[in-house]
Amino acid sequence: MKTEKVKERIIRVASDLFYKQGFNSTGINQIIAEADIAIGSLYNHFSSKNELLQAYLIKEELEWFNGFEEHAVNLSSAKDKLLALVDYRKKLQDSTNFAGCHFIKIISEVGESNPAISDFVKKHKEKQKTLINDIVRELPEQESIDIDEVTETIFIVLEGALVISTINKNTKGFDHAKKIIQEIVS
Amino acid sequence: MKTEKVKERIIRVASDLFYKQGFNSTGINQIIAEADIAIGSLYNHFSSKNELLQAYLIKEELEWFNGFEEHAVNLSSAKDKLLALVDYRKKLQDSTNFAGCHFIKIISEVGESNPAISDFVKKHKEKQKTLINDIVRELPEQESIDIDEVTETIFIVLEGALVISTINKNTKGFDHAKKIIQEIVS
DNA sequence: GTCTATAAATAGATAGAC
DNA sequence: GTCTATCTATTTATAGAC
Repeated sequence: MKTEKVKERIIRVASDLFYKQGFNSTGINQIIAEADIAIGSLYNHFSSKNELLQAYLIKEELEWFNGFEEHAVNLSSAKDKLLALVDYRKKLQDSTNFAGCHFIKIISEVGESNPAISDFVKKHKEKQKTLINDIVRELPEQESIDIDEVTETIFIVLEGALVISTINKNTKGFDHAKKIIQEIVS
Repeated sequence: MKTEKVKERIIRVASDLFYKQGFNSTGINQIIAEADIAIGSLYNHFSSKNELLQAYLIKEELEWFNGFEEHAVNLSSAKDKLLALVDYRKKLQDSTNFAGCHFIKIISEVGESNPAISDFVKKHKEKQKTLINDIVRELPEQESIDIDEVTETIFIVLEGALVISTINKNTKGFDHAKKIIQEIVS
């Protein structure tokens, strides 16, 4: 592992705080304190707090997809991959103490006041749906299975399970989501 | 309609702003400006911004359940009521320009930093689930239908559809949710 | 490229007159 | 019960020394 550069440290510290406390509840002063740098250094690397927000979302998206690839690397069947997707999101929730989806969180905070951000989130969720769609296409051919319909169902159920998991601080929603998906792909 | 009192006007103005801009992005000064009152008057009715937040959530919960009752008042069959629930949430999204769920939004902002609020949201979602459960119990008896399982599925699908609707700014998710629920209860 | 000092605006909240 | 004036802290961001 190479040494973490200052810019990377800023993004890491800011990301943790944005995720755990919320974007608006995290001040520049707290970021520089926890990153142990001066404010002038921060503004040398990022021209505004909003630019830091964009770096945060780009990083989280990259880690999300890389994390899933790593999680599902040994699986060959489409069914196993879809169930692994449920497990992956469940695992993420467990390991973050049910802090929820980075992207839903930020949309809830900035809404339409920041079109660049809401656009990024929209595209991110489209990428997630495309990932599901690609796996569904690998399923063994069945009668009465519409690829796009099945994709949409799985996508909706996963988002629903995640939201409920975040509110209830447990993983029951994911267990039920797994049942639903199991019935669809069996 | 009786005259709106000052306290009611404060709650109404604050609610609109909290919902549209977010809680942290809405300042006391903006609230008093749009409510056309002095800051001293606000603090006469509410001892803190957090107290105003609680009044907001209580009001929105009341309106949510009253709104559904009104929306479904003429329906007698359980199936129609469940489909009306989808329509109701779809209608709410349409009429708010896809601003999303008040309760998911506030949880995303305050997270666990405000236990009273996250507790309120948790209980609110339990009430929504109980509403679904009560209707599912009225369904004509069928083999192979587990009331709690069906409740959980409908609950998850509705939450998922709403989140997706908020991100994509359309109602396609609800149309798909309706299909799923229709298959379950037919 | 990192630092300190500071600006300029706004935050939530209080005191006390009327 | 509503008002104005004000307090203190904090916000994001900039200037300029080193």
